[in-house]
Amino acid sequence: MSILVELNEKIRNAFLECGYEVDGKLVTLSDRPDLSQFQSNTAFIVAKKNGINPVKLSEEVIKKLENDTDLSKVFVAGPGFINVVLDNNFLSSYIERNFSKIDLTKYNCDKKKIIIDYGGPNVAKPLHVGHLRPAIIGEGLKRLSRELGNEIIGDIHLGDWGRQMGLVISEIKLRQPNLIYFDDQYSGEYPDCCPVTVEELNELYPTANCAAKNDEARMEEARNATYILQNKDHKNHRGYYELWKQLVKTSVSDLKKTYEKLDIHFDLWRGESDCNNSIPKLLEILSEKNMIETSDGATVVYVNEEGDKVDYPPVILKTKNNTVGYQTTDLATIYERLEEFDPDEIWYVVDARQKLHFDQIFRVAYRSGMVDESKKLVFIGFGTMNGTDGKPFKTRDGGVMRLSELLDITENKAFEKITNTSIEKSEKQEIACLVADASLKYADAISNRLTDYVFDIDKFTDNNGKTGPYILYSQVRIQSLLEKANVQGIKEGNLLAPSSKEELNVMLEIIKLPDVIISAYNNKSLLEIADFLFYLNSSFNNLYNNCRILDEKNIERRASLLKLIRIVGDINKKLLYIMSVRIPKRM
RNA sequence: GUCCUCGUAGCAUAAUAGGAGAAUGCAGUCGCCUCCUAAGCGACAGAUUGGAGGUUCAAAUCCUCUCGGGGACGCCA
Repeated sequence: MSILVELNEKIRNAFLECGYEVDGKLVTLSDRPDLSQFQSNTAFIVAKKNGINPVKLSEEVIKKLENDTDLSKVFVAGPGFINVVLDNNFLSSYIERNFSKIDLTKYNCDKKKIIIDYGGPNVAKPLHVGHLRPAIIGEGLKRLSRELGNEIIGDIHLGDWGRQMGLVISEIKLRQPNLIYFDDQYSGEYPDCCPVTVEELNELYPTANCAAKNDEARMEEARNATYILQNKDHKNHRGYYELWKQLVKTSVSDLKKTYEKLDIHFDLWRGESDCNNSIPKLLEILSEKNMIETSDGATVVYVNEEGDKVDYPPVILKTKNNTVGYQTTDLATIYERLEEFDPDEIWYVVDARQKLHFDQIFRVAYRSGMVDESKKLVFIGFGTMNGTDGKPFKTRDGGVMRLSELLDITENKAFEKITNTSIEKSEKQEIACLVADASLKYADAISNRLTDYVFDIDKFTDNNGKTGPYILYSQVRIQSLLEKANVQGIKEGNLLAPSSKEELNVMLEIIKLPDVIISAYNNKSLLEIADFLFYLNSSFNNLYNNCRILDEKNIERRASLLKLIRIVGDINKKLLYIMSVRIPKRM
């Protein structure tokens, strides 16, 4: 149970004893830590409602809390704030009871089945810097939800079925027209190897896209190739599909390498193409509801609803070329996910600019009855990572920066900063890899999810402040202390009441954990977790600098301090795991 | 043009139902290693919360207007 919830009950009962029924969030962390630890502003609300003096009411209420031994001080300040300070013995035993083992599942009483759709890389394009955010946020939210006891399935949802594939295929046809895939008379087996390397593949799409934009004939060719691909069973062009399979295979093996390096793991590697068989069913459902119309040769669904301030563009199920785009595949994917998994919620971690698209899709999904009103489709938008010029981060020559290149740059920077001379070069390399990873992930998490942020490598890899390296260093210090204690045979013992303000501050940070976790989960934001990690470790570093832990003369106190920092270490491990940040043994 | 989103110290962010000196980190200035990793800790300084009205005992937060950044708006994804 969270400390705020417990205090909430105390305040609620005190008001009740005075004859006032109050509800909701009655207690918050104090805005004035110099005065108290927690505060309640409830008297203002009650006083206003009943036309009484808030100071008098507060004074009456705190009388009911006078004999509560969990609290050392309860007093009224200013216009009627109720200030609360915990009893030190209560505090340490509270931590002993609730945080000796870190188990987050107990904070979530409404466990759900969730599908989280994140990543969404396009198989025709290499992973670029823009793919970093959805990977970090999605993986973090997935792990957070899972730690809270939900059943959550992460799906990468590859972009593998739209016109980008038609562009690539027609570009290959142009360059290598004699490939067996383009021989519609061919009836034998196709080779199990890809005619292009991943490097070539990464170059094909930008070239083809650029060319087709300036050449309507080539664009038409690409649309045609898309149509053939998508209708693989009806045409004598199975070679297109076979070629496509090879392209996807090549791309996916490359994607896996980069995601692996980031310690990001998808449960499902499905793509837009996987729902192809459900598209007729989707059309049937929408048709039964009389939702389908024709407009300029395209098959569409109008999504405007009464009271709309904006005129929504329609959802285009089929273009006049009879191809399907991501609106159709996203809808068919919802259908398949419900059929196969029956989740309570589906989360979409996607670029904030996709909001309109998902608004449209969700409307169709609910209105058609395909998704029951009780289920939640959730749009989790994010801003982009920009360069210092405010535009999406680019390479020095202005091109799109590959994600792998960004990782290399950050790793080199992290390597330079390792000053510990006792570490060998090969270990240094491993540490740099982890520190770089932490730098990027922490920097992403600490930025507001919805706004854009600037890639600033010096800031991200800084040793001080709200950065990955700072948190890692603190944890490495804790690990080192625990290791030394182990070697010296020092065991942890019962948690004693804090004997210094440094110790007290660490304890006051620890008890915030449940509220931070719940809030992060509700807001679907890693920011609160990253922020909390900073304050927790800052309080630990403060303690570390001011109190000798292993040299503490009082044996019981030493054992207590050891337990306290072990708990901080355990919390660090858990939260860093949620952020998919790995911890080096030393730095 | 319509809609979405964001404007908080030089920069980056916070403020969990409207509440007490608007918090924190970088960067700046100044201190701290005979001692568990100084990749650390402490202190100082820095803000008409874009602007103008309004509601309230109380506004960064709510309402109206206004200025500015970013974004979306039918056959790309």
